[in-house]
Amino acid sequence: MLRVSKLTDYGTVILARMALSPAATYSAASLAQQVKLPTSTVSKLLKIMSRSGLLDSSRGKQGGYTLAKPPQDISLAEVIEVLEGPVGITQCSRQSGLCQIESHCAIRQQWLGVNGMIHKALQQVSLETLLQPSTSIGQPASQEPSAGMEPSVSKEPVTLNEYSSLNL
Amino acid sequence: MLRVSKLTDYGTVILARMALSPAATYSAASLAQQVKLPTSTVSKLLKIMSRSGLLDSSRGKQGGYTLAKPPQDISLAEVIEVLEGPVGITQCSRQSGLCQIESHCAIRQQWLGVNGMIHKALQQVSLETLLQPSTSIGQPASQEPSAGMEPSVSKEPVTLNEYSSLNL
DNA sequence: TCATATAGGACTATAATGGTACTGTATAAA
DNA sequence: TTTATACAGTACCATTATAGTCCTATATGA
Repeated sequence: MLRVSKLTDYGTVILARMALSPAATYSAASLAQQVKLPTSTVSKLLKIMSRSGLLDSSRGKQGGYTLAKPPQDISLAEVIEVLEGPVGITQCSRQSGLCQIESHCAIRQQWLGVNGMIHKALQQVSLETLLQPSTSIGQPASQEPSAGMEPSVSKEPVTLNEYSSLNL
Repeated sequence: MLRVSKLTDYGTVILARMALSPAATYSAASLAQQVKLPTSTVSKLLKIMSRSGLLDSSRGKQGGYTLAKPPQDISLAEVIEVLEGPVGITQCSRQSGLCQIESHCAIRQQWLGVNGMIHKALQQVSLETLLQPSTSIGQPASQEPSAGMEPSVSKEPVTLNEYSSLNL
């Protein structure tokens, strides 16, 4: 139904919490307490994200998890891919050969294009972006951006408000 | 897993087929044959889309389904909403009160913003857009009249290629 | 050593999805 | 009026995906 899984959602909540102190080490238990989710669930997510390189981990006393990269370098696209596989708006966007009508589908390529658009959008929202207090997405920005401008990619922090002015 | 359901996908395939002759009336059986999908499945989809106003229907001999609006006025967002409910990238984007941490979630508003971005993107892709032969979203244009899956591009009015230049 | 904390699976219950079948109703044409 | 056609509505079930939990193993610092 065109949505990320609840666990992915939780994953972003956890990462956003960690991004508040990007260099700190967090145990699964303490994080669970902070985001008010069951420890078992938080632990499961942390393990997956650690395994895939999004987090560093250390065992034993004083152990825990740390962001492997600065918050501005971790995108929603990356988190989603780690927790639920490649972003694919249609089945054939993720893997070809599964859909029975793929070979004569008139609009597969166009769906792939839509997929690319969404993926690109998710790539440009970072953990840092998530923590911005701005909320007025979808409302016209005060300043009209120049048409066809190239957005800053991961170099400059981009707020969601800026996206709302991109006419998408 | 951030994807539309297979049935939604099929729905767009059916609608795109109908959009080739926007004023024509199609029976479920004939459409099923044309898009090479089971009649029962196609019929199910047509009924849903008809009930929700996307299609007009008539019974009896010579009956069938017709697009209720011109192809350029039917967007992917509309089709998705008809077939799987409101676009909600997170659970709380569709309906509030379901997520246990909603009340103290630090990033809910930002997810709502992402949701709005995606929704807006889907609103701007119409059936007409889907039928454009352009395919290489996010890639440089090239011209090719191939029948295969190689990217081909035209300079038609509103193509997905143009979206790919919208910085999303 | 021992308490702590992660690593890696296994497991179960629930929900969503995909696909099909069946009964009912309206309509055009013979 | 009869009949074949085609949509309307809904129920059903098999499969898959998701969410959540639990258990054992391993590493580490005090």
